[in-house]
Amino acid sequence: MKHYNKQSSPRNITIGDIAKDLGLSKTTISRAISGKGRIGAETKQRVQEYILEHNYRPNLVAKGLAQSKTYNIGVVLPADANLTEIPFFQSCLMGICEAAASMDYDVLITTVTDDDISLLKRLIDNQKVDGVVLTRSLVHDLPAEYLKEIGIPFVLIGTSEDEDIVQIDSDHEAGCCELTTFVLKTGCERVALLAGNQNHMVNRSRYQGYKKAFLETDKEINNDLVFLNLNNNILIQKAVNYVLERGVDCILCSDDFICSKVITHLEDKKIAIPDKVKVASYYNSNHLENHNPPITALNISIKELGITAGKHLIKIITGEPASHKSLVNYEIVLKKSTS
Amino acid sequence: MKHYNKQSSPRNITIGDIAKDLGLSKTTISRAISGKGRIGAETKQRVQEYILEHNYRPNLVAKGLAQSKTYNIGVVLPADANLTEIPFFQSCLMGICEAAASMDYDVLITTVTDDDISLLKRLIDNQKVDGVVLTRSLVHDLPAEYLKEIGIPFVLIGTSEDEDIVQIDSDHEAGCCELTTFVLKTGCERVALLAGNQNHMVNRSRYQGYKKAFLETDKEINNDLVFLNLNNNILIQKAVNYVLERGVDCILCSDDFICSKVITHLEDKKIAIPDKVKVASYYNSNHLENHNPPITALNISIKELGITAGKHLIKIITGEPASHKSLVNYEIVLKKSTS
DNA sequence: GTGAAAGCGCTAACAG
DNA sequence: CTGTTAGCGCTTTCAC
Repeated sequence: MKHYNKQSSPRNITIGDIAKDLGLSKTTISRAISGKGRIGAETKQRVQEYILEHNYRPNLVAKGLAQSKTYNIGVVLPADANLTEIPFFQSCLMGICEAAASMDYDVLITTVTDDDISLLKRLIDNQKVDGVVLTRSLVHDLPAEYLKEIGIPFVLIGTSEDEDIVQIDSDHEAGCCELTTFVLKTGCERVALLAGNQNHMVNRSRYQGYKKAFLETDKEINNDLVFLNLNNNILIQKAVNYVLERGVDCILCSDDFICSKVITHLEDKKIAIPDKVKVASYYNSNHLENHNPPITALNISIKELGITAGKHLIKIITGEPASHKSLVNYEIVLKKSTS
Repeated sequence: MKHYNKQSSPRNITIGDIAKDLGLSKTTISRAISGKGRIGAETKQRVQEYILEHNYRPNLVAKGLAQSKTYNIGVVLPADANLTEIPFFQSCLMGICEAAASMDYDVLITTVTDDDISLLKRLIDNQKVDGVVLTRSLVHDLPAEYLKEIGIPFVLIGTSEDEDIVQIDSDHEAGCCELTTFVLKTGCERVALLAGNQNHMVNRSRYQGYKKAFLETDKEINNDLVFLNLNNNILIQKAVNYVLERGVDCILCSDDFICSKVITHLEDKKIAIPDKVKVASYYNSNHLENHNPPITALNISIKELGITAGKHLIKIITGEPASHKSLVNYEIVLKKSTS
């Protein structure tokens, strides 16, 4: 049994203590710290030395109360169990943390499900954050709608059709188009798309990119080889069987999860990649990297996405202008699976 | 370009507003809300109705300032890039969030590396949290040492030799021992251990469990088949080759990462699992679940670990007694890879 | 250039 | 049972 007591450690030094010690007023100390307002160079110097020497740390909670700020940003993570497996959100988070720390903000997290945003509401109601970053966008996006309505600063990692929303994303459509085009140009005629939940904006964008590639290369789209909303392994397996029956040169997967399942099924059926059928993924991850043969995929610096989002949000919070939409780079990594 | 302004929304209603409206004092309102102190049933009723009707939400920051509390707990995540791939920390986090939300706390996160805990220090210095949960334990654990020294409440998800530290973990040693014993009893004579960084407490415990199984079953430990600190793929590959040369019936892997590499190498060498060599992992994950054949492994509810840790920490913060060490269950999932 | 005083929204003695 | 008063630690007018 243990019982800690925070008070046991010596009370933290305050601005008042400094004022007393230095024979100055609290106001002056405050000014020396913030740099705001007129203050004598020498006085400022003295205060700063004192602070350094005594290792003074301002109480951000008090500062926040006085300024109606928290110096916290909230990050909303999806609580869906199966998404826990995706490292995407963790990488995002790392990026956001990095950005926040560099601008002296802290990161508070909360979770939502597709139809329950009560925890997010609680966070806002409790006035614990100055702004929010959303890490996923749905077609009908409850969190975004809610945040927009109450008018709190927020950014979206992902894409939305709502022009009012500040968005950070990679250009999925362009990337998928480019990758698809590459495949088409290597001579593949029958190119399948196995895509996930079309309720997720990102999967819609990928589908758009796929279609665009056919348009731009003047080829007929293989509509009988397109499968959307492949939300579970059984559907994926069925889709794989379908496209194999109908003759397919290359299978494009909208994400790494689908791709890893596809690969497994192909292996089970002893269908060689890329000899019998080529495979590529619109989203890379370590799931695929460990695979043999290596899988061609679209690569995005997810952490960069998080960093950009964090910086953007804090800019908005502090009233600086921020662009409506910003894109981070992607790259196509060609591997043996499409050669 | 956008420019949000939080102030544009009507200022939040305060305890003072309620007091004025109801012709009461702020104290009374405070009491009606907190339930502390004597207060008339009827008055309490009136206040609560008012609150409901006007959707009043107390400002936790102000409350915190008055009580020297933040109602936040900090979660320390390792920033090492390769760890981002491990869903462990995200699952932990989900559990901690769940526990925190249920006790009206919020979760603030920060990151550390093996030798840099400056971000954790910043979090503490800024007085943003009432306590901290550590999600990994090293043999020489900087965060734990730091937190102990400054005397802030914290719990460790993992195991430490320091009796003063409140620990939440599954019984790795027992689990690994059990799994190893099972393998030994299926008739395997030459049982290898391929283990990771011995700087991580968890890997030490696993090694202990492995050794214990031999002791308890009165078998000679296969020291020539034990490889520790397999921190990268090359080392793992070498180890696999070694044990194959020396003759091995079963390869035990200390975690899913090592195991997935081992499997890949075996596949490359066309060595059939379990026919030529059996394989099992001391730590399960989706990396392994998708594999064919399915891999025998130790299963832990990581989210449960997080929930327990969160609840424990908050208990400690609020001064309730909490057990020094609590274990969450594990289970051995037997699959085809050891049959 | 510096300080006094009020206030951010809430809690916590202490009275009555 | 309820109100008064004084803070929590910092910012911010407004004087001097």
